[in-house]
Amino acid sequence: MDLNLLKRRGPDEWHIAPRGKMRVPGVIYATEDLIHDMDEKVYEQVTNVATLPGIVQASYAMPDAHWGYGFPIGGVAAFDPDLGGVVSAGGVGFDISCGVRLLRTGLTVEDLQLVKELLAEALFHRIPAGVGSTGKVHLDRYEMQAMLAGGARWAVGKGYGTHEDLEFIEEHGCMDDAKPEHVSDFAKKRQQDEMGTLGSGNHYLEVQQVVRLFDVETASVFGLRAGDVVVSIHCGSRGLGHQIGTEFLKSMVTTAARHHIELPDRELACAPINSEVGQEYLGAMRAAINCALANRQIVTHLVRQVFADIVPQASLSLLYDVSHNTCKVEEHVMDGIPTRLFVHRKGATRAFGPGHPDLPPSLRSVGQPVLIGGTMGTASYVLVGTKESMALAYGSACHGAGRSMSRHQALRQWHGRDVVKELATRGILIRSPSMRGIAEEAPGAYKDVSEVVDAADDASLARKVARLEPLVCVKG
DNA sequence: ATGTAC
Repeated sequence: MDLNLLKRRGPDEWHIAPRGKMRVPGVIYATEDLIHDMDEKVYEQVTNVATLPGIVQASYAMPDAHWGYGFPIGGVAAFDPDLGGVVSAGGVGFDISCGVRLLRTGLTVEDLQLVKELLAEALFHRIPAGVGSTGKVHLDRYEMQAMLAGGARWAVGKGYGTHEDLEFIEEHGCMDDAKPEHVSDFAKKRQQDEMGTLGSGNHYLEVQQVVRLFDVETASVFGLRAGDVVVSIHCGSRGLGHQIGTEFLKSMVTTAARHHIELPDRELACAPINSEVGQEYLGAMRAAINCALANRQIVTHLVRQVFADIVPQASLSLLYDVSHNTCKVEEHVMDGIPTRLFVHRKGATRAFGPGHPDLPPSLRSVGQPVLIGGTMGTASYVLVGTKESMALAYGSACHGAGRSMSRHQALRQWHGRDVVKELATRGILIRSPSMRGIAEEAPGAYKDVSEVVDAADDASLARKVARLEPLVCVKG
């Protein structure tokens, strides 16, 4: 990206002054190097989002931002319904409520020494991964309805995981105001055999070791010590979320003119929050959030079964589950006045600071765990929400490394088999149904996750707590 | 992300 397009406001904060039809400025959080390498499309998309009705404060991009559908991935934007604010399917993303959860295992790296290979095989065989993967959970119409209304709470009721888990999931495991009746029969049909599966793309299940602590005190509250083994699960709402996104995107395109919304880009299709389409989308999207929460809850149950078989002394407890593709109603202080906003986070993690009432009591004093997934060959990070973050981008941070290369480019540059071999020499075991997927997801196709995380930390979006490195990765 | 293009 051309640095001349931006005005530097701080070491990691860049502004785009409103011009043309922009209603608010654009703000990108990144280091100079990250900005330099960032796709020019991010600039274009951040400014496009700034033109949408009812947007408040600014159109934001996180340090991992890259080109997405309409909105950038790594984008955050909030809309005020009382100012004609909109909700946008492309502002949430197709994989609704895609997210990461992190489990402690009570094990150290030494405990896995002899069983790592066995564990990799067992996880690969027990947790379905890949395009169109299906699992052993099959939902009839009644159960589908219950799942879409109940989320992880429904899953726990069915015997997947524990009530204690629910406390450490956003929304306590169940998104209120989900409207399963606004999810099409086709979307439900696509999902009926896909519960408890990872899917494809950047989704994974990873066994990781804690290699470094940056904030020992917070790490201790999170129950993390150097040398600990943890498990990260990254997946979303599978076919159901994608189908909802596709269908509502279409209806938002066709109703835009009726709502007097001018779109600089068809991909920004949106509807007023206070409109029929807007309300139906919100209801369906919340049902998809529940689908993703239930999905990660079932995968967790499967992972626990595998660990119980292979390392019975393990005890898997949930640190936190956080989504990074959502639109949520939140109260934020605008010019000193608490205001109800519809916050879109697309490829951006919620990062609420200490004291936030939505956090579980045991974490409230330190802040929300912010889970940032790397690539299969690089580190992941645990951060914590900051007080400052709430006034920056509504308490949001980056969600991962962010792609720096298209899938197509990556396919030309790498062979999946070579990537797996190279990682094996570094003690990282990769298991995947798709060697093509591995090539597309090669670590080299991503930005440097440490640089991205440092930028988020420097900008006070969130603060670094622990660095994790992969041991075993089941890749979708 | 995705029954990997509409």
